[in-house]
Amino acid sequence: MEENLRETLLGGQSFSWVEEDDGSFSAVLDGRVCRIRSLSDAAADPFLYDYFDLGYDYEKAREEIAAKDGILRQAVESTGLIRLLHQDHWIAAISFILSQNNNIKRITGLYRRLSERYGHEVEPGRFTFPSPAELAQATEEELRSLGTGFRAPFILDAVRKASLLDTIAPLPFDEAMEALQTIKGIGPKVASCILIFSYQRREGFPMDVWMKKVMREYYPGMTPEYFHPYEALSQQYLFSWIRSGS
DNA sequence: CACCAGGCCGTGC
DNA sequence: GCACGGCATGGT
Repeated sequence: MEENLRETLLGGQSFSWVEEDDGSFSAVLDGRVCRIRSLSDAAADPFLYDYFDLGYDYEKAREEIAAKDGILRQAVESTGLIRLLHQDHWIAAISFILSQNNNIKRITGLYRRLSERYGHEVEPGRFTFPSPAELAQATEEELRSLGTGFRAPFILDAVRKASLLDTIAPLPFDEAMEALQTIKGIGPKVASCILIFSYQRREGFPMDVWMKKVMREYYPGMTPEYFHPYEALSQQYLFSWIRSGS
């Protein structure tokens, strides 16, 4: 099955990537502009190899998910192959704080404006995402003026508690969830996204408005445990499927 | 005008 | 513990 890079990069896991006119994708990561046309471009780059989780067998996981039931088979076959990205903790934390009660297009715009205002330029017009120290220069008023709205104080709380992100990795899943939720603006859904998309915790199952609809309509009375051991990847396939019109 | 978007916070019970 | 209203902004 063919790789669906567009869904992996632009489907709500990350807000770092843009699609170029020539069909390639680019993002400022690791202090430089990364440009990708296909995954073969990433295989020889140690940072991107890890970022795209190339050591994991997504083809096998995809087949096992498809074999689970008819809904998952539809979701998997209509989407192509998608991966779970391994992103930076800080970038993921702020990205998903921005995501609450928001849509992917607007989240991407806010991410870019934060980068342009508080990050630094590595190529003309291309800016890094600001570090905690760089974002610490922001005031709540400035953040609101960029369009972050009620999320502005949450961003500042994350800045103050940024070092917490370095303590999460060794924790059991439930403790990691609780620890992340000590940052304002991080609840269960945002915490699970951060754990999946930057700590590679595949047992996460973010319940946003789309997934509540999936569970209500197709898995009534069931819990994410049903999808074990592919909770996160199953969720991502179902999310893509329902959002594209099921 | 209404309602929605990868929800969460504060309050009240 | 659970239910509820409020919340910035831009799109439909």
